[in-house]
Amino acid sequence: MKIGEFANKFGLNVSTVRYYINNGLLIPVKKAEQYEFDKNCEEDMKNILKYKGYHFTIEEIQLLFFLQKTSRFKDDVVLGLCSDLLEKKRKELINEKKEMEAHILSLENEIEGMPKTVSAEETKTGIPFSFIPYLYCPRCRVPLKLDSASMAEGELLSGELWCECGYNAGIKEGMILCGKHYEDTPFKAFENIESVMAMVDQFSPSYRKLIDQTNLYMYNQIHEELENPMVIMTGPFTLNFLLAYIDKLNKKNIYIISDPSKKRLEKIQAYLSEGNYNIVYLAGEPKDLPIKEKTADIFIDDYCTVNSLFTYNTFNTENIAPILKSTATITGIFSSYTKAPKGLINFKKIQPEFKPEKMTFAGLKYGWEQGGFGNIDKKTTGYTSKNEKDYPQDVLGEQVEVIGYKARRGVKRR
Amino acid sequence: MKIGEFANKFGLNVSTVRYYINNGLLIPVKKAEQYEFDKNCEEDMKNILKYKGYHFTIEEIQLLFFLQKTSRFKDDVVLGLCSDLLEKKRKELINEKKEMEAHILSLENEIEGMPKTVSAEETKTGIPFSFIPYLYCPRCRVPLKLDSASMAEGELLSGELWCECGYNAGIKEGMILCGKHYEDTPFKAFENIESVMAMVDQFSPSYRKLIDQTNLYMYNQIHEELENPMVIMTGPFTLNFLLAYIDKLNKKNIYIISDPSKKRLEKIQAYLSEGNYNIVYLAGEPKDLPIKEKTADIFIDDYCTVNSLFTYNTFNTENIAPILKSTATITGIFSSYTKAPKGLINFKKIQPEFKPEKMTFAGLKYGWEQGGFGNIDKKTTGYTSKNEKDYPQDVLGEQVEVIGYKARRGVKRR
DNA sequence: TTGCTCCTCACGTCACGTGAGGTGGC
DNA sequence: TTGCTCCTCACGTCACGTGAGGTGGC
Repeated sequence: MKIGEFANKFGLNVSTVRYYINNGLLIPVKKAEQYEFDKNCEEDMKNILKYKGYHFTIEEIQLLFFLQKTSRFKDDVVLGLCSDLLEKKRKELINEKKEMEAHILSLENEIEGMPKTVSAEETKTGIPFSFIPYLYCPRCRVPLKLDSASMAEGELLSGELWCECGYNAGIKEGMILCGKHYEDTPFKAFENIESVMAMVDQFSPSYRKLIDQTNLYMYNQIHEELENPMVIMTGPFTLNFLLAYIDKLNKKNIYIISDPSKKRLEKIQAYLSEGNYNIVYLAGEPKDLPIKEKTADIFIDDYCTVNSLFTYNTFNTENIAPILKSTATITGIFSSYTKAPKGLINFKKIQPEFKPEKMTFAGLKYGWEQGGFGNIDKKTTGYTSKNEKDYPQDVLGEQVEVIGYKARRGVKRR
Repeated sequence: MKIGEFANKFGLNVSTVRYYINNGLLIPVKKAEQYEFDKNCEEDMKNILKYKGYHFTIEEIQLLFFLQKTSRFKDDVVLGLCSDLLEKKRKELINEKKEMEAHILSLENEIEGMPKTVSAEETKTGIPFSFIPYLYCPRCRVPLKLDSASMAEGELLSGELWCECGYNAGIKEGMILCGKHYEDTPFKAFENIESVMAMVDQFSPSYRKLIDQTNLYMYNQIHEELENPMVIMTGPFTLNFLLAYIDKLNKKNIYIISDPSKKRLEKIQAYLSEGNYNIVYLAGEPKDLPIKEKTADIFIDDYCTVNSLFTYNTFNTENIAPILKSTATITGIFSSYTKAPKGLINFKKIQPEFKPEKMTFAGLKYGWEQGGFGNIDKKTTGYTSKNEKDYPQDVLGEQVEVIGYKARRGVKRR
């Protein structure tokens, strides 16, 4: 019998059989440079599988085979060693079995205790009362007036914001709906784009790991400054960062979360509804946000792929910069193709107006510099593997660099 | 809490904790270039250990953590994925448990079925009747006479061999005791030298593996020639080869096994007592063996360390060569130091008369050439690891080359 | 001749462990 | 200052799996 048939007979990979040959567990005879497997080999193979079932290592099986084949227990010392080995494994196996039984029980309890379906309790939170003074007309740069306000526990749930120039915005269910906003995301490239599932469905595990590490980097950039409560502005798609780190940040921070799509914002609102965070949800375009200049202490942004990089096709730095204080810190994550951007070309086929040459880290940096934030530190977290597809539009052999960065006003000192 | 204390708390290696950090399962904050572990890390660590108990891979735990931490099951899709993962593992675990139970049962049966002690049944075999014509006076080169012979089933169990010149040798319990032989091994360097346990106790597993592979090489050198029954002469210490391969060779072969020590021969006799092989046991010195010239078709030898290389301090080729037919094949195994022979120097301390510079493969080759066997093929099976001690007298950093060789009469043709 | 299996050898994988070389706090 | 722990980075380990490049039988 040749190696293919032999491996097949035992449901093994040919390379496994070769491994056993190379380790002296199987001794097929070589005929014309090919191994020939006989009855003895089959017996040996059955014993290998048996001993592997007993959780013996290859080296231990080598020893057992040596003892059994060459000695046939002719020696009391040999017999003793052999039975000691078996006895020891028996005890180990029984212990492993007991542990496994305990784990199964614990696992079954855990499954039992899981919620069968997500409760639809929508404990909407409103606009923090303390933020009202920062609501400014985006055209006239004066405070907005508030009518028909309904409040609960110091939070604004609904009302009408207006300016004498004619600008107005409604507050409904704790969300500010600006003049120009959309019901749904205007740029829909992928199905699950607003869910955390996107990261599970569409990103490779190694890419997710890089994102996690970069989120930690971002947290480290801002956590030192969190002694006093801050106003934190976030770009779209920072949901994953917020969900991971909002509990570690100061409870009294105020978060401004804006997105053109009302539906996306509602999703985020649902995810963040527990925990009683002070969040201002703004449904509106970045160039039209009713916030006073120099309000935010920190800006957090997320330019990972399958999100704003591809869907919004712009950095919006010119709209964000005026809202940031002069002492503000910016930190963010950025994913950038380093090798053969065929994936970007594929993406252009779906989204023809997308300009990959514009959406580079250099482009983002230029944007922040134009906004006055020239003091930029960039840190590469890592590169994705060239043998994995990290995004749906990816091509094998391509590679993505995942970057964390922070920026301040001024020019970087050396 | 710093990393050392944290790892200790969970009974883990620091490198394991680092591995989890690098894979984003633990997120300690960095303070002054050192990780700081808090309550959250402890919770995460408990969950890692829990999930590892459920046999989740690191990548799966990453996914679970991501789903749980960032989503908190806010999504029915996410909740479904999470419970699917747990449910799948539950089924896998239960299957594994069932398999393990079957393996434990089988293992217990195997332990039950093992002999408690080695049966002392000494089914001694005698000298094959057909070999009597080859018993020659080592001095006069004439056939020996036989007196007081007692036979059973065509085998000679006892008797007296003598020559008119005065040479005589006794046959007792199927063994020929030549004029000059020893009760025990004259050169005792190690305790277990005659037992197969020596290979287990004193050789590293990787060295044993090389020996196994070289034994296979030797078998391949001779198995083609085994259509007709042969007379096979073996050097001392070939017991391991014989035990592994005697069943694959022609059942009608006659084996001549000689050793100066009667006790060693008795041990070998006990090991080979099953199987009814035709074996001539000769207790005597190589230069004094009562065998006719040009009798043996094959000579098998074993110059592995912890055996004749060290204990007999000579190759004996000049005594063996005359006994071999002109068409005879020689095959053997030879272990040779390739790096810094401190081990040999150590051995010289125990065995002062030992000459390492003489006991090289070149020396063995020269010996066979002197005996007319100049057609020699050498094949290196492999080298031992420099980080392992292969023999008791070994020193770290040393390396041994394990060689298989075959030889025929004449000079090698190219 | 073609297709299939076979061969060796090098390198990859997973979940760590080990060890070199170096910094920083107590 | 010394000893201890800590850091990163490279490489090792175990039991295979994968893939390149090549040979040989049916």
